[in-house]
Amino acid sequence: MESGAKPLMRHRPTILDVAKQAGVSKSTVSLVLQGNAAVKESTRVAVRKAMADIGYVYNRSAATLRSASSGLIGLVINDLRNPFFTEFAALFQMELARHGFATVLANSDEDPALQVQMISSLVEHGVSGFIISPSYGGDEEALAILNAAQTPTMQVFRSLAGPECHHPFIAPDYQHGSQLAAEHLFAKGRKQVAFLGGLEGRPVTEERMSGYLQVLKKRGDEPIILTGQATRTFGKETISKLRQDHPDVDGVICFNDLVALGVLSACAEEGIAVGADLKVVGFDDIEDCQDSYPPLSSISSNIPEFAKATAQQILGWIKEDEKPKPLVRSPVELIERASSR
Amino acid sequence: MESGAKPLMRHRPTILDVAKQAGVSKSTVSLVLQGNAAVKESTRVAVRKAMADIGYVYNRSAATLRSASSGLIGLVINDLRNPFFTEFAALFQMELARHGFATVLANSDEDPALQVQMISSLVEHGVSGFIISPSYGGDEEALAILNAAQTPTMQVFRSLAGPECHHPFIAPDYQHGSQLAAEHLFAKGRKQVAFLGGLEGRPVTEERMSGYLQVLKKRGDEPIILTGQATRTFGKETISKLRQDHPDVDGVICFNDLVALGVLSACAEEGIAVGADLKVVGFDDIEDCQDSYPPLSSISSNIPEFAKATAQQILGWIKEDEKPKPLVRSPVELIERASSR
DNA sequence: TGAGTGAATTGGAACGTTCCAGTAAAAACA
DNA sequence: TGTTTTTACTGGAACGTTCCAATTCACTCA
Repeated sequence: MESGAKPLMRHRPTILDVAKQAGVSKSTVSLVLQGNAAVKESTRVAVRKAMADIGYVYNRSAATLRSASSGLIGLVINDLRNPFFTEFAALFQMELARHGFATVLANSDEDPALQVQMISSLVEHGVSGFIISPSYGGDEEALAILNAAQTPTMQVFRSLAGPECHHPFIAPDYQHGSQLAAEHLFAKGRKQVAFLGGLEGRPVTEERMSGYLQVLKKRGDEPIILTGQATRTFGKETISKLRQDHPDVDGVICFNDLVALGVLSACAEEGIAVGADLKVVGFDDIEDCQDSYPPLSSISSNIPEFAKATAQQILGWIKEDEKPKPLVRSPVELIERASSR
Repeated sequence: MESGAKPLMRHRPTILDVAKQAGVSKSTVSLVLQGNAAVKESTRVAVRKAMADIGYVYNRSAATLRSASSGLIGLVINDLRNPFFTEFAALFQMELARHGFATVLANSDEDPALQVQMISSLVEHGVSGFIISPSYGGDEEALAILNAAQTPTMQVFRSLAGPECHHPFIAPDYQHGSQLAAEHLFAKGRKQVAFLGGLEGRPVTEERMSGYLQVLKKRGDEPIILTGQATRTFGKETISKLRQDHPDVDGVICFNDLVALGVLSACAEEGIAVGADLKVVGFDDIEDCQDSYPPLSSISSNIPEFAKATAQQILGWIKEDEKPKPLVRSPVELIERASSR
């Protein structure tokens, strides 16, 4: 029972309103929205103008429902508080935005149960693709959901384990990285090099250790390894224990930069001259490495490139249906700074 | 013209399939999904079982289209690489997830143009709420979009400027923070205290400076201020300049922890004894403060509490239509560590 | 027994897009 | 000139939910 013309409309304008305003059909408006080339330039302009005039906002939910593609990518990260992952997340998000995709972020916080919850939620939201750096544990359940969703899924940095896991995996060549680090330290005249940090038994730890082990084996040396949490605190607390048990250690490779920065800070405290008495190399080359004292040598995975490559691969998969290679190892590089010079 | 029963269905199951399986109507299934109390326990169980049996996945796009509520919250952050913001983002995301909301993340990277693009994209996705820590500049355009969207919007840490800006603003009490820092340093016997870092003319800088200025004024001292980027590098490069121009400075308040950590690292390099020769206090109390050398005193905004409070306020606004107070200053606290002890 | 009540369930109409098959007009060709 | 091809556009039917008004059913009570 609408009485007369209402100057103010109650609902958000839809393509129907735009169509009326521009004097075309809703289908034409839809074509304009999709950038279809079959639309004459003049009508395209008219439609765009009509949109601007009435303040039209595209409703993606409707589009998603109809077209079954959401323009959303789910990013599940095991530890968002680690600057390494944050940097990746930020760069990845920006690269996606450049291609018109939005990023839904989820921090699984190393908790498998939370991880399952996050993945389910993202599936419900109809994400067009998944990037996941998994938390360890509960792999089967996570995989079951991911497989059922039939959504393009890529694993980064870490990989879920299981016979049902066919999702492409892209990660820096950690093994080569630790090999570089070990060779570098010995080239600098080190006699005894230890490896510090990383939880035992985890794939990443194994990989980051393997290059080191390889080099030591070739030299006929006994490896010195102290595993543990990949945190600053671990690095800080463990260095004295290391020096006590192995007083001749003059070189350290750390599982990641956080551990290495912890070591640096402990050395500053105890008056150990990093770079001279003890040379230190970290892993990941996070921003802090440049400004620590002394600046920290690190194995860089070139995160900007890595993030960009990952974004392009998932987009290629989604848009052109080009499934990425099952396993890619991206190159790493030793960034030499004062801590090992 | 379906011929016989198909054992495998081509499409994802919908509530209709669930309804058939459970022997109820789609409406009942919908009620179960919404947790409506009017559904008998026995049917609720039956429906849940049917869902599990056929592998039903909720389609939020459809729900969003119909109900105009997406369960998505947009989080727009000016600099995701700053660990302070990252910590907030991670905690905020987890708190939301606990209430069934997903977080769409966008890094505006201090770029107003990017910020506008991000906000538009989020509006299209129908986010039910916005949390924004704005990049400076281009405020009018961003505000225009936000206002047009009529979506609950809260500003955190920073605020957009403009007569059209009525969005609630919640931020730590920075002024009180710098006052605490200044009082603390003088209580520790400091004679000359300087303020370091923060871009000139920005509201956050003004606020983080004002408590310091206030204390100096009361003492009748001349303020010593060096503004600039809020980065480690700035802190590192500026400390020597400061000591040169003002050799008697024995206390420093830094715009944020990054600047302070830069200072610490420069002091380590130059052999200045932090804690004795020079006492340093930072701002934000990021995780790194605990493990730096020496551990860094800092003004804590209690980010876990802050993130939780923000999440609850935006949810309250969305669910119960309780608009938060226009301006909230959350309490801050001085965390005293060795750098000022 | 019949009316009245409340609890539990239901079918149909939305929501705003995209997709599809089709049409009208213009252009190209024989 | 008539036929085909091409170009630009169109109307209706989906997509999978939620919402609403309506209906059924089992009770209670006079």
